[in-house]
Amino acid sequence: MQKTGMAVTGDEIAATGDMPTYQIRAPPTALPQGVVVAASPGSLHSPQQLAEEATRKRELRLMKNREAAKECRRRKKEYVKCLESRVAVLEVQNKKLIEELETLKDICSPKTD
DNA sequence: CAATCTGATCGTCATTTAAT
DNA sequence: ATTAAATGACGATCAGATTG
Repeated sequence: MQKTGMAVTGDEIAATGDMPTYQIRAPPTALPQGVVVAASPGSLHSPQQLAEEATRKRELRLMKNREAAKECRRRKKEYVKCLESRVAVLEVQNKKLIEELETLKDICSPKTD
C-alpha cells in the first residue's frame, strides 16, 4: 500500500534559542510587506536577496533530509529483514542441536533393567 | 454503513555521528 | 570547530480491518 500523506507540523513554533545559522527554524521573512529596500551600493545582497537565499537554503536542507530519511528507513528495513532471517536459521540450528543432544543422551545413559 | 481502531508511511525537528 | 549526513522521535495522514 502506498501512502501520500503530507505531515504539515508546526514549522516555526519551537523557541529559537541559540542555534547555528544553518539550522534556523524559519527563514527570516519578516520584512514589511510592500516596502522595498534598495540594495546598498556596492553590496551584492539586498535584505530580500538574503531572505530568498535563506529560504532557498532551508528548502534544500529539508529536501536533502527528506531523502536521507527515506534512505535511512530503507536500510533499517533491510537490516531488520536480515536479523529475522538469521533468527530463522538459528532456530533451525538450535532445534537440530537439541535433537542431537537427546540422541546422545540416549546412547550414553546407563541401561535400566 | 458510519465510527473507531490499527498499522504503515511520511515529513519534519532535534540530536548524534562522521567528514572536513 | 564547522558543516553535512544519519538517525531517533513525534505527530499527521492514509487504507484496510473491526465493531456496534
